[in-house]
Amino acid sequence: MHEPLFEYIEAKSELKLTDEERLLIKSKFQPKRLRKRQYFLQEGDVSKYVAFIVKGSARMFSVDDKGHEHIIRFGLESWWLNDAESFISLTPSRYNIEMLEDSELLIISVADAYELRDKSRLFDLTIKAMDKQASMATQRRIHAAISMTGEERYDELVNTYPQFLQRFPQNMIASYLGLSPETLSRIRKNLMSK
Amino acid sequence: MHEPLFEYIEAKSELKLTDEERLLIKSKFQPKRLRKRQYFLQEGDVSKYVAFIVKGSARMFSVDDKGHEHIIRFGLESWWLNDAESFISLTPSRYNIEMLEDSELLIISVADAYELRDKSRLFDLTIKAMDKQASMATQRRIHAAISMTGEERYDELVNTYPQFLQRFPQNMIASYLGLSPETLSRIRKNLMSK
DNA sequence: AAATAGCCTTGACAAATGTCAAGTTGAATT
DNA sequence: AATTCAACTTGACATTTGTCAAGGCTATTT
Repeated sequence: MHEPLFEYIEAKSELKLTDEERLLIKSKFQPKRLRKRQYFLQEGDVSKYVAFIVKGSARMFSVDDKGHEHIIRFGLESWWLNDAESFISLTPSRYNIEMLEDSELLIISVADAYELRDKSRLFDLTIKAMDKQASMATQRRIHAAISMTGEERYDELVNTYPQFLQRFPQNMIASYLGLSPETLSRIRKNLMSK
Repeated sequence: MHEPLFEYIEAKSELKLTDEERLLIKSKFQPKRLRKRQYFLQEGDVSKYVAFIVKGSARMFSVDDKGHEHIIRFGLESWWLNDAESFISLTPSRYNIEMLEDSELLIISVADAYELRDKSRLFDLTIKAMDKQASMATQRRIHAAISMTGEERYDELVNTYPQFLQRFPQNMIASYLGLSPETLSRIRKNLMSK
């Protein structure tokens, strides 16, 4: 069950885990199964756990005054799930995290995550590498959001995350891009004839 | 000259620097003055340095096909300047970083930054705290960009970064919000009569 | 003091995107 | 097999935002 996490850590840190470290990490990460449509986090709750996705997928989204949902980000195998804002500041979350497929997660508490970073250099290096990757990705996304048209943002998504098209329905892709489902449908129709 | 950086590190890490650490940090961070309109980073260059802003302000922006500029982010006193994407992957930057006022910076190279994180626990803690803060801020910004109208995004900016209105011209605020200067002007006019 | 350049505003119009309603399709459920 | 439901598409129209052009204000430069 924990094997994918070990592989992830060794890949990110570019180092090999010792048996001792494996045991330590295993003792902190607890397996959890969630079925499709179950919630990992609900709006108003405090995000006390981070989850590593072993298998499955999820979306993090907000709901606005008009009841419309806006997808902040998706999660897939070997990605992490949590609301950074709530997790870090321990305040109630404005977001929901819902599984989109039957999923297997490995979850760790806030306190244990800090402790593990202190105790395991490899884990600390892994989180640093993940932070870097995340900051690059979010910078790109902000750039796309403020400077590109809907069509350009869709183009970039097709090139950057082609898996999304296989795993997520089109109306959710639209929400992720900040577009209505109708507009994305028309953009795709338009691209066909090019 | 390095005092604001020391204060920043002690505030973020919630620990006191030893004289030894101060000397180490001082030896790695090199003072640099840039005047208004000078560039800290130009599109196509590789971002090899990070800068801590002691005094002054800056903007990071891209230029699109039509010659329009899009401001990804601003920098003010005790903020950091660099292109995460270029700095981390050592690839040519798509962005420019231009000083908006005469400024005093403390700059550190990629290699020295990694070395310093290894050698100084306080510095490492500081960067972790900064990463956390940055991930919260970018998550909020993405949420705003994909789910709010121009007026709502301006409202949020007024509440979150009121300093921006004092330090940066309105056309740059518009660019930061992903709006044309004309649209922001009309949004403000509209808000006046409410 | 005059000239210049940057910034902001406004109007008229164009383009992009959203909203609402209807209809289709295909998968999931009964 | 029939039913239900979710996802996608399309048309008509509304709203938001962008574009272009002009004019005014202010600070800086000459």
